[in-house]
Amino acid sequence: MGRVLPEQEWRKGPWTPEEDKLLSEYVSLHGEGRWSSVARAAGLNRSGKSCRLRWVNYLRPGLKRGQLTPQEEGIIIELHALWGNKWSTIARYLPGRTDNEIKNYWRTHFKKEKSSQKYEKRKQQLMKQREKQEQQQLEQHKQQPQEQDMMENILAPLAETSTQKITEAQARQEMALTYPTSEHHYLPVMYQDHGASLSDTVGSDDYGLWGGLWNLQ
DNA sequence: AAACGCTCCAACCGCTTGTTT
DNA sequence: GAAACAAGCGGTTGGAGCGTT
Repeated sequence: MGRVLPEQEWRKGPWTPEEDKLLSEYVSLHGEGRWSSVARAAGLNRSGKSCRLRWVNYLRPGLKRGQLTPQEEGIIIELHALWGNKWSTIARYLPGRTDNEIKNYWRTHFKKEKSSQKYEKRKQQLMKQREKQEQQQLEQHKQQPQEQDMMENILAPLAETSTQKITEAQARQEMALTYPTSEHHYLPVMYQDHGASLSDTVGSDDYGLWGGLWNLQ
């Protein structure tokens, strides 16, 4: 490993289109990682940290632009209730969104006392919806005993922990035990193709939004 | 028209954790 | 095992843009 380069005056502040182009071209050719060498090799007078941040938050392919949808907002609320300020963890469940984006959104919308009332209200809606869903699932379960294992191993433990914080490790462990393959993630229903349009869910009663996370794929 | 407040967002900072030598 | 470094994370800051007064 290369050692001790003298402190260098890195460029700071907003990125120029030229810098973006250099970084994008370099990363698409050589891949991510080794950010400090990326900075040098790409001819950028930027710190590795700055390069990584620019790539992750702005240049990386597949990033979504624009406002978060109500579904995404619901997921953020729910995951924040579970994990607190684990922004990068939360971001993993929102494809195309960055931790920075989520963090900014949270601070703007829910951090302030005034807004936290909105948060609490939505959280309560969410809980009610989930109770309702679980009730429905239990009834289905009576008719479909083969789903018993899933109910016992996944939904019940999650339900028990819904009012207290659980760790990501615990949640992942639950999922890993039941769904050992990589295809099965603890993923909000919004990413499933069930044919419902946005307008179907964003109605006068937006209950439909809040149960999404508890649907498993 | 100017001042002000608010939201959004890019970017930096400091710290922690993981990896390499 | 220790030290140095890289990468990642959460907190914070500052500026642009916009609406309101």
